[in-house]
This record gives sequence, C-alpha cells and structure tokens, in this order.
Amino acid sequence: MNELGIPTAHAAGRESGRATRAREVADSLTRAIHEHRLGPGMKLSEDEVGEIFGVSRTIVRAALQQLAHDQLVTIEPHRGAFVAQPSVREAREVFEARALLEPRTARSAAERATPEDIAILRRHITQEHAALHAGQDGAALRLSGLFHIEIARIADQATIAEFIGQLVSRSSLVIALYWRRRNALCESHAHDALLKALADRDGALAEDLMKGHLLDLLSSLDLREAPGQRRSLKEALGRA
Amino acid sequence: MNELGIPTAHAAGRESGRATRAREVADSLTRAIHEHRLGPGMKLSEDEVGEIFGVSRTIVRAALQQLAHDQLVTIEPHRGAFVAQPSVREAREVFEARALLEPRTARSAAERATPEDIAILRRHITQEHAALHAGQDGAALRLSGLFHIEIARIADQATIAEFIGQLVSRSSLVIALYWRRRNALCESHAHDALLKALADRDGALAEDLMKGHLLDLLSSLDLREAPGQRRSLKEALGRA
DNA sequence: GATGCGCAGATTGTATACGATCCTGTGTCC
DNA sequence: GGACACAGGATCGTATACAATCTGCGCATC
Repeated sequence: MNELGIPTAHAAGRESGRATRAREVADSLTRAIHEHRLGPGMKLSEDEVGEIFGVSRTIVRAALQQLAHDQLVTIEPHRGAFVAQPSVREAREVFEARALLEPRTARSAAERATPEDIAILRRHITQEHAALHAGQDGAALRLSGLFHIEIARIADQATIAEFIGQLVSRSSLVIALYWRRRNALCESHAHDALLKALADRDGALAEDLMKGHLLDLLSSLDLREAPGQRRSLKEALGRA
Repeated sequence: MNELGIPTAHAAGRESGRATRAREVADSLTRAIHEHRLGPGMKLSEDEVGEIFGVSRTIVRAALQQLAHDQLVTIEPHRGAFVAQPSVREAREVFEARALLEPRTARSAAERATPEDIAILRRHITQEHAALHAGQDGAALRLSGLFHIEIARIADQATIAEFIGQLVSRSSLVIALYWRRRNALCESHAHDALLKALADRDGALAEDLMKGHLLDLLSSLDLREAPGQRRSLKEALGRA
C-alpha cells in the first residue's frame, strides 16, 4: 500500500488530539498535491486513501469534500474523486485573480512587515533554495507557494490570505499541467527582490515586483489549447 | 417542527435526481442566512436540521461543513454548528477584500456586458425594489447580493465570481450584526447607477461606482467595539 | 468480426449504531 | 447560603452496514 507516496499519517496524527482527523487527511493530501506527488487526474479512491491513513471512509469523504471546495479535486458523482485538472481557462482565471489580489497585498505587507516577519520570509527562501539544489522540485514548489501565503499573512488580511492560499494551491496544479521551462530559478530571484522590497518597507516597489512576478509566472506557462499533455484520449474527449 | 422558517425541502428535493442532497441542504441553509431567517449565533443542531429536511445526519454534516468552509457557520468541536458571527475585524476584512475584487470586476463586466446581461440585471433590480416595497427585507437583501454576483458572472471570471459570492454571503452576516441605518434605499440607487454604467459600457465609471458603493455600504455599518447587539446575554458573555 | 446486451465486481451514497465529549441539574458538603 | 462533585441526558465524532450506481467483461446476435 501507500503507492501514492503519501507519508503514513502516524506522525502527523500524533501532533494533537484534535477532534477532526479529516483536517489532517485533507492537509496531507493538499501537501502531496502541492509537491506534485499527486498529479492532476489521479484517482483518489475512498477505500484506498482510508487504508493509507488508517481512517474510515467517513473521514476520507469529509477530507475530499474539503479539497473539492478548494477545487483541488473534482468529485464526479458515483465515480469518485480525482485530482483536479484545471482547464486552460481556469488557469488563466487563477492568475488573473492572483493579479488582482496579491500586488496590493504585497504593498500592505511591506508597510506592516516587522523584522520577525522578514526573518521568517528569509528562512522560507533559504529552504526553497536548499530544496531546489537538493533536486527536490516538489518541495521547492510548495515552499515557493508558502512564501506568497506568508506575505498575505503579514499583510494582516486573513480573508484575503485565505483566498490567496486557495489560488496558490490551484496554481500548483496549473504548473503541473502547463509548466514549460524547466528552470524555476527566475522565481527564486523574484522572491529575493520581493524580500528586499519588504525589508525596505517599499510598498510601491513590492506591489510592482509582485505584479511582475505573477506576469512572469503566467508567461512561463504554455496555455495554448492543449487541455492536458499526457492525459489519455478517453479522458480528453470526455472533458472536451 | 420547522421552527427555523426553512421551506420543507420536499419541493426542492424533487427538482433533480442529483446525487448529493447535501448540496440542496447547504443551499437552503445558505439562502436562509442570506435572507436573515437564520441569524448570527443561531445553533444548527444536526438532528434538528436533518429532521427538517428529511435526511440523515450524514448529509447534514456534509452540508454544514460546506457552510463552514464558506465561513457562514462556525463548527465548535463537540458543541455543534452555529451561524457565524463575524467579528468587527472580519467585517472590515470582508469589505476590504470586496473593495479589491469588485471594482475591477465591474469594469470588466461593463466591457463585456451583452444586452441580455443588462436585461437580467434590470430584472434583478426590479425584483429587489418589489421585495423592498413588499416589506420583505430579507428577500431584498438576498437579491441585492445576487446583483453583485451576477456582475462577476458577466465579467466572465468564474474564479473571482466564486470569491465574490463568498464575500457577499459573509456580508449578509455582517449586515445582520452591524447594520445601522434602517433605510436600504441608497443601495438600490447605487445599483441603478451601476446598471446604467454597465449598459453604457462605461468601464471606468462602473469601477468608480462600485468602489463608491462598497464604501457607502461599509460606512453604513456600525463597526465599533460592539460584537453583537441583539445577541442573548448568555452568548454575549460566553463570547466576550 | 463488430456491435449491443446483461451480469458480476467494485465503488460510491446514505443511513444507522456505538462510543466519546460536553452541558445541565441535583445533591452534598463546607 | 454558596460552591463543588457527580450523574443523567443530549449532542457530536467515527465506524460500519446496506442500497444505488457505475464499470468492465463475456456472450449472444447480426
């Protein structure tokens, strides 16, 4: 079992006697998707997931419904849950939404960032670089997303931060499907520059950098008509 | 039974042989919240809701978890689900998020609106006025929210539209808690002006009007320290 | 040989059962 | 008379059981 490459949840389960284990399962699955261990289109059978995490289908169902709400998985009635495969259109929309939310949020963050905040961000970037050099592409991608979410948190806008979190998650799927270039280094440098602007409390610069960063990201995608490159013909037609 | 004023779901249940009835229950509850038939702080017992809709607790739980994800209800472990009571801070955040999303979306909508779209919006406004004159405050409020959501739909940005939908829902709770003036007429006039800008395809004006409309809404709230005016003393103290 | 039908296996949808936790009211002790 | 302890009831958290639905394979038919 555990062919999905998901860490058996024993360790995570110990972290707290929290009432709902559904959240734990959902978080593990979310993380697996962020790190591209679970790719778009993969089936998430309730029994299988339940066996891996040692919980009953009740819990798994709740977790999957959460992920479905975040649009990370698609639930097809009587067929099951699948890791979502954002269409080209959805991909664009995600980045358009991010372009609407994140630049202004970065400005707010720059105006409010404390030295501790900066230190946390710096640590994020360091870890991201380390993961990248270690060849752990998935981990680097997840950390890269966390950087954006952390900025939203610093801006002290929990509601917007939550939206950005959802968008970052979906971006991870978009990247899995439509990523073109293989070198993710441009990202890291963008984050370096953003960190500097935040440390300097330069809100206007941070806003501009974020806007540019998102445009870079978008332009590094291949959003032509291919709804999925390695998707099977059957699914492609069933979805077209 | 049915002391919650919720339409017994028999009719709604017939509408389609859809697989998940959880969605129906969630929609009914959402609508009840929008229309202020369910007020902030009300308890939503699983058994009670299940009995009203004629479904088991399994379904009710799924529905409540959905609403919790939309932050319309708060689930307190081992205590139950309650209609959310947004704090003053959350109230501000909701409107700040709307201020970030809706003006630009209104501009897009103005640039894309077809005559049919305009007709739909006009019908919305008409219904809103009718409900208002009939003294159906709740229905008017819900229609007012639908107006905003419809604009997002016209802008052809499903992702942003969903976010706006969530924010409008939460706004309904905010209004229930913090509304000051009794005359909601200003709203309607704002919508009239917006409709005209959209019909004229004047994107810049629509953006400005939307921004002003949201500011008006915000300023019509009483966001001082009062976490809730007509809350029962017990809950008020238990929450303070 | 290709196509349509039907049954078996597997998977999901929903309900119910049982254990755990929390609230409430009563009784006792200080 | 007031505060604490405890028991009863109610409600939630999770697992399991059963029913509905879908998928895939084999067979009959054209």
